[in-house]
Amino acid sequence: MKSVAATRPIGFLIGDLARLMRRRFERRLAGSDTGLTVSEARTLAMVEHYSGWRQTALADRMGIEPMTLSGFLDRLEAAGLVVRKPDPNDRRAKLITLAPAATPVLERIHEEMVAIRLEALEGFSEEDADRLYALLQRMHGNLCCCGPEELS
Amino acid sequence: MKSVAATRPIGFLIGDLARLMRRRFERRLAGSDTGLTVSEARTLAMVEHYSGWRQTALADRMGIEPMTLSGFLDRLEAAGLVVRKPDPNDRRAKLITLAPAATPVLERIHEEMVAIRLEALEGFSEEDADRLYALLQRMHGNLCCCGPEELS
DNA sequence: GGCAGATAGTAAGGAGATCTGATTATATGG
DNA sequence: CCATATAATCAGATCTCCTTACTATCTGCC
Repeated sequence: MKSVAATRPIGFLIGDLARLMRRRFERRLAGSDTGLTVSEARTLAMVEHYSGWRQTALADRMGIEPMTLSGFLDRLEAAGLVVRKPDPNDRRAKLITLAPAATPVLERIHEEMVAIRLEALEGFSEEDADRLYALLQRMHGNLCCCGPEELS
Repeated sequence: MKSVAATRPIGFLIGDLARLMRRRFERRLAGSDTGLTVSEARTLAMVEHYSGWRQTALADRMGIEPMTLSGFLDRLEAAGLVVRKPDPNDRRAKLITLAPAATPVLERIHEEMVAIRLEALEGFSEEDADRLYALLQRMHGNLCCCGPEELS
């Protein structure tokens, strides 16, 4: 477990890939007329998947701070794509759901995501893709919690 | 090649991983007294590897715009970690090399990179790590050039 | 019931990475 | 020797994300 590290650090490789994919996704979103940024699109897709969750839970699931999510939701709500409704059980909390106008936008987003996936995994067998995916998720599991918070 | 896409888009997974690793690397760099940001550290590591290259070539290799690199080099040069010397064959160009002061800083950077790699790949066999690395690099090859520049 | 402390959301502000477009100096081909 | 291309940089913008502090509300305990 050292041969690989010498070639190019895994963190930089992942960072490069993220930059490349983000760039493509940005251009595609600009090409569609969604008017969304990458993170807004991601947020919308998360709201679709976790409809009715409160913001804190959603932010946690997304791995970002509640305040960061709040900004994205502000813009999505202003665009009429999501709705914040008060939690009947807790007046502090708001439950996030999709607005009807989100449907066609999400369709475009899904199309673009599929396209990028095809580009990124071109030439991959289904097994390769599955293996890659499994390895990435293991890595995510290693990193997502229990972070180095004792550093501060 | 569709089962995986339904779970979580590969682009967002890569983006999440990049965010997680960047965060850890940031904290570690702050913990060391390098005073560098993640991108500056990456730039320094690239200069180490591609010593004597001109900025355009370096930016190209790093997958960023020359102007972006220029900013990082400004700060690294101000910190006395790299040197810009004029290319004797082309007075427009500058060749980037390490300054002597970079040596201990690079050592710290390498240590932190190794630590992050260990965290990220904890529990991975060497074969898994190699496989992951190979798959990621294939993906990088698919994306790094021939991008969707016809979109604009 | 009523307060102490936790929790949900947000306002304010900032840092970092990255881009685009314009500018200057230099090189190079015809 | 000029037209065009290239190397680096200036100016300015966007996007993502964070920290800190504040308000409203909830919950457990006396």
